[in-house]
Amino acid sequence: MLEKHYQPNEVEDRIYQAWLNAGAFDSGRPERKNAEPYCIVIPPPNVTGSLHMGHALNNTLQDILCRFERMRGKDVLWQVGTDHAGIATQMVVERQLMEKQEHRRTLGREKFVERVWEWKEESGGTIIRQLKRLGASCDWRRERFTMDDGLSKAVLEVFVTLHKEGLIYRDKRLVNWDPKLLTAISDLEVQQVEVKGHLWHLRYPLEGKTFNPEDPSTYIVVATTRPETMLGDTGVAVHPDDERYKKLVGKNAILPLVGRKIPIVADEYSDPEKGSGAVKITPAHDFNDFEVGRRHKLAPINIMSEDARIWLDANEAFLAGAAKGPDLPAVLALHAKDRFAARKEIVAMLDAKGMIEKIEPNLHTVPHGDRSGVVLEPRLTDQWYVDAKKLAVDALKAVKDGKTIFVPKNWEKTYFDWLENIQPWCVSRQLWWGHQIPAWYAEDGEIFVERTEEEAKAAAKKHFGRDVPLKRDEDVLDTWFSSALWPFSTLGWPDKTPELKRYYPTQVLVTGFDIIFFWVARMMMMGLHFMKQVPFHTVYIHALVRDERGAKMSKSKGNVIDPLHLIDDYGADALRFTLAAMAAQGRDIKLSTQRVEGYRNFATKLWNAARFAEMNGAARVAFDPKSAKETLNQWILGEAAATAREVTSAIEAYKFNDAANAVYRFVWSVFCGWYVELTKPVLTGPDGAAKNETRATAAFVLDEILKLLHPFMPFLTEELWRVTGETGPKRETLLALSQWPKLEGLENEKAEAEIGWLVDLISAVRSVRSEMNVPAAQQVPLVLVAAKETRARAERWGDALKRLARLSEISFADAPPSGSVQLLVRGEVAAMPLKGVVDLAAERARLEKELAKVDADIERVDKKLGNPKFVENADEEVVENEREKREEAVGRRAKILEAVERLKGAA
RNA sequence: GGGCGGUUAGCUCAGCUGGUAGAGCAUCUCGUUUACACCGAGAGGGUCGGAGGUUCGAGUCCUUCACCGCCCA
Repeated sequence: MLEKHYQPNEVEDRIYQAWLNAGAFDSGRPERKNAEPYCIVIPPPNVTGSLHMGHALNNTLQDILCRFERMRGKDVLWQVGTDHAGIATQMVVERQLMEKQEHRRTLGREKFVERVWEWKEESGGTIIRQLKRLGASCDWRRERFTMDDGLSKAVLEVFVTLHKEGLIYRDKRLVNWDPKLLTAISDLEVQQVEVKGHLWHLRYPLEGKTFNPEDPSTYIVVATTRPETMLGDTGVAVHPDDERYKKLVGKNAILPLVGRKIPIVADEYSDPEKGSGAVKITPAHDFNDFEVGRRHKLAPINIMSEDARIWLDANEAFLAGAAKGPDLPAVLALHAKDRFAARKEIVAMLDAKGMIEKIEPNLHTVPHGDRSGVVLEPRLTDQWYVDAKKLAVDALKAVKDGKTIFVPKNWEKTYFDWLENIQPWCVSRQLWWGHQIPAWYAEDGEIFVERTEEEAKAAAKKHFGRDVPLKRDEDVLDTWFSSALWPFSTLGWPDKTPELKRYYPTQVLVTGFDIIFFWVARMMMMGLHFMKQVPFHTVYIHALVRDERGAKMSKSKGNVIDPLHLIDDYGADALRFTLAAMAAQGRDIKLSTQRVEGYRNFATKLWNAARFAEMNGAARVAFDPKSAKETLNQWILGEAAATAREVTSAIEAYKFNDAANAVYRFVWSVFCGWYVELTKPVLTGPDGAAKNETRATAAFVLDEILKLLHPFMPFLTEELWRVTGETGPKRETLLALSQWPKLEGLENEKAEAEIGWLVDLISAVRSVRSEMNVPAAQQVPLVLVAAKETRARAERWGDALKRLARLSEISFADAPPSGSVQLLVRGEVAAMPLKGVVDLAAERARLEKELAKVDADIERVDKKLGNPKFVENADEEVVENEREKREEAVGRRAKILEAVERLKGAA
């Protein structure tokens, strides 16, 4: 006998183990050898990560798809794994070292990487374990990690190939430099943060004039938000059309404090509306300035060290142009000072000389590292770049041609915009944890990019004609470089594995919009380039999960809801169902625990329906639903069929919320609300064919419910499948491997007409009882003024009617008795002789209210039908519909009027 | 500045190609009916952000404005 409540925490582990033991999630199961393959690759979570709500949603949706397709008989591979998260992981391990007063540099690269692997083995499995708690049906045997041998081989292959094709190259450019982590990062890892800063207007003396703060003709004013960079200035730019400065173009300014002569150039980059209209040009420390410098041959002078301190000692480029004037010692004293400290000092020095015209408050966006959180510095370095522009061509075309579609479609635009404006992708990182770049340098700087050191040596020998010492590039590749290969590297590429052949291209990628650039676009580029086919046919972009007030969840705001806590409190199924039910396309999810609680109740509801079945002997038997004779059973089977159809097409269309709501409604309102109630008289009545059939039907429909609900609530349904499997025919498989409902041909209009009438009648009586304040405990008689067919129905459903509408007796008459309350059910009158029981004045009021409603209806319809343009233009169907509506309303009106008359007679 | 999305019942949200507004939760009333109070029955509650327009007909299409959110520069 089942308990009254479903206890998720007593069930979930056991059920999950049962799935694993049965190999339920294994791809390539022998009996599915000829089945259609269905593959989803998981967006690999960061190995340092733990499950947050975004993961919970993302993986719930993938699991729904996988379980659904698995039940539809496909050979499903949900490819799981994690990425090595270069920066994040290195930071974690460095922090651990710091606690032991160790540093990676003292440890050395090899030892350090060993430590990272140790950490990974011990702690890297957190999120994987958490995915299991969520119920994810991944093929765990195939779990991959981006640093695995196989995947590393793929990375090597791709890097070397792209290099030989000229699509990867080394270049000296400005990069986004993280002065805390001491590495370059890509554009996408930069967070633009709006910051309240200042705009300093600096006076740069003109060459050949004696600087006089009182005389503007002796200087030019430039505006800057980063005054400390002035040490590296090599020019001043003004707009070519700016009349104020026209005569200065071609002349020189003298860089304050430093004394360097810097030319004034005309360049459109300078915005006459902004600041003073003149800008200082620091090519080594600003992306725009770099371009201006390139156009005007202004040399970049780097004045900062890698950790963003001022660097002047032995800085030849800086010293070359500096005048040995009186200011120089003070300037040189800035060496090794932090950039922000130096800023203050420089501003003070300039101020003392009258070289600051004004300081304005200024709101501007400042680039920050998304991992370190510190202000980034553009830095001139040698890095490796992927020629993304070339790779983007096919990636763009594939989506434009519909080879890959976005759901919802509007995300295409985001994808297009980014790819159309794509910049070279900086893929080298100054880290130790990651795929070390397969490039070897000879002493003269010649580069050999090969798969192995041996091949590099051979290439060098060929080049130089002799053996030369080579040094391998110290840097590693961006983690996203290896992630971009995920859809095929996990399947065994570059080897020609059977899995690769069978499962590539994958079916769908499920992810959040924030990852379109990082991942989707790059997977498209790499997949198309190396596999010649798109990596997936569909990209389903889901919402962001926010807190109940709509704020993005973040640790610093403290509004994070931990999915694992919700699982502890309400069960994984309740959480999953909540996420699915709220996953409407194109809208963020505002999650409230109240909602989760509601779906926990839903789980209990179903649990109790199963309990009811158990208590009433509704056990599984061999049963053909098409053989059902009882109207009620035909009806519920028809409803189940309609629901199955609805759920199926909703999941197919990625409308998870529609699918969830359809099962919810069917289970709670239709099955539990009506079917179970209506079966009670039969199930508690005498034994016989009807009882047997009803028991069989109830068990059958319950089975179908378990199937339909399984993708959403796998634990509960699998447990009930097990329990209900204890009696009756032996279960052939676990629910997870059972067959998705096939209920075609069970719709039954006649059954719908009968049960629909019954439902309407009961609802109408209940409504009147409540409105008339008839005490719940009081049973009242019902008189039906009805046609033969209705009488027969009423006779068939007498017991159920009496029970559910709380009736004392049901009789039939040709006219309603006087003094009775009358209601209309599907065009016929049902009367409740309540004279003396209720206040008939209240009944009159009720009738008048209804009359007013009908009149309004008729009026509205008449207005439409009276409009010749409507009758002319509208679809015939619509017009006909209106006519029917009118007819029905007029009939209703007559009946109500009759009832009013009769009431008068009674009074 | 460019782009995207949102504004529908007290709250959270559905509402496909235009045909008289729905759900869950919350609220109120009633209920010890033999699955379930994590329940059952009933009820109230919306000029669909504002203003124009297209149309016989607009929550749904177009224009515009306002506010909110996100992405990119």
